[in-house]
Amino acid sequence: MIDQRLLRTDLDGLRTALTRRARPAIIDELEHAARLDSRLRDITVERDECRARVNSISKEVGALRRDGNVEAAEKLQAESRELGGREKGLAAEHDEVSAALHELLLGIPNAPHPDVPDGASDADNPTIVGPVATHATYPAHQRVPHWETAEALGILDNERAVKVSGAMFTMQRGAGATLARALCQYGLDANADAFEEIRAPSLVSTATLTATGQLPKFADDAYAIERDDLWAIPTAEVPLTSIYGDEILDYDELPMRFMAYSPAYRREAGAAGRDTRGMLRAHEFDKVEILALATPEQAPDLLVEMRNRAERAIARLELPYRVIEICTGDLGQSHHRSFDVEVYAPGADDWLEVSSVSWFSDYQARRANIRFRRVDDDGKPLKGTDLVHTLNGSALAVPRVWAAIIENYRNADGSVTVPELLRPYMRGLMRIEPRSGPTVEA
RNA sequence: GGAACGGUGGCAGAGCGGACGAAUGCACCCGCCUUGAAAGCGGACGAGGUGAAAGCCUCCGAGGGUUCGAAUCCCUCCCGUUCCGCCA
Repeated sequence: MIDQRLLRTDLDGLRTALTRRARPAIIDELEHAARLDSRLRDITVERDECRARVNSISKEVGALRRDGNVEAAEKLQAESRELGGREKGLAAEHDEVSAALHELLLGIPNAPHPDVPDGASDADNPTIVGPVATHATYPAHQRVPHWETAEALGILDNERAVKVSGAMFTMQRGAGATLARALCQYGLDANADAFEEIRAPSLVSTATLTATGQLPKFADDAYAIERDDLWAIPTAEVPLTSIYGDEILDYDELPMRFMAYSPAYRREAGAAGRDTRGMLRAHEFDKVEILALATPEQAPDLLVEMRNRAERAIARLELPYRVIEICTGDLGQSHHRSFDVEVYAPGADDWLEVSSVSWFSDYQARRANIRFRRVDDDGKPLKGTDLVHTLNGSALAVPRVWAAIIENYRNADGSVTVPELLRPYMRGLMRIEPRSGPTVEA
């Protein structure tokens, strides 16, 4: 959520920043919010004056009754009753305007960081790092889509996944299942030097899903368990961000760093019929997420560090990749600045997004109410609190890396070499051969 | 799922219709004392909104109600603890 105070202290600045997102409707909402805020303030002042009067009368009544002056007390009570009626009306109006404003504010996206490049859509995202791989540079035996290779090897059985759960669910078998789990373990191990591992709930409350920005605007993208008022998480970012919700952190605890493996559930409401084959897009997938709570001063360096970690995880698997920066027109609702890591899949002939690392400034922290207390030069806590900044990124998104490995490591005979780094996680398996069943090398 | 008891400041815990944003203890912070520390003594000590400031307003799980006035009384909901049931 954007800072409500800015609506009156720096509306022009907000307007300028949000205009860069290239969506005029946002500006209309912003102007509307500013008008509501101004009205709310007038009503609040009037209501509070009313309340102050009632409070002071009540004190007087108490004093008068103790002194036995019943007559004077009753006279004041009558006045207070009248004021009370007026207060009630004003309070109702206040609540109404306040709720409308809050609703509006929840839908207004974060302001992009000044360094975010301008652009209208994902076509304008500049490439920061990486070669330009082309289909033609790959030998024919690598230009086979992973779903064909994997099905032939018996390690992917989406047909039966569909039987069990429906379209856009996947199922890995044998070495394919082991590979998926190995990638999780690899992703965690690669970040264990600096991040605390968390095993968080995968079902969360409405408040928790609102804190990170998925609700209320993107309710259609999430799986809801209505009977129990719970939601299936679309990423571990959701529970991790809210761990310290409604808390005030000590300065020297920051930055706090967490990592988690979790399943991720997405309805993919707008994507029906897209990427339906193989492992490119599914309603449920595994992911390792890294996340930090930081001071505003720490955030920029952390963004770089986390981006490097995401990049290195792919680089060490020796997969062709590139890093792109997300331009203003493609920046997510809650994002202040973002980078994506994409891996090249020669079979699908496509760049697959395998990580998105983002800085949210205080946008999520305001919704989740995560604050910290600054300290002076001697380390003494100062009065007042500030909102933390949140950052997170996928350390490793399993299915697309899985797909990229199957395609990039495919041999001419149709087998797939296991990347060396992953062998310890796969009981030493060096090659996935066309057979299902046990995955221990003879 | 059934029953009982609870939800108050960083923690523990009083308060049960008026002087309560809230006793007291612990923790934390600032002084004094001390070579240093501990102990002791004195002081400060929740968060948010609004205002130049004084001040004013809000918050005792959430929402409603009663009252001139609610942490305190009533209703609804949520959450927790314990016991029983069930269960990996």
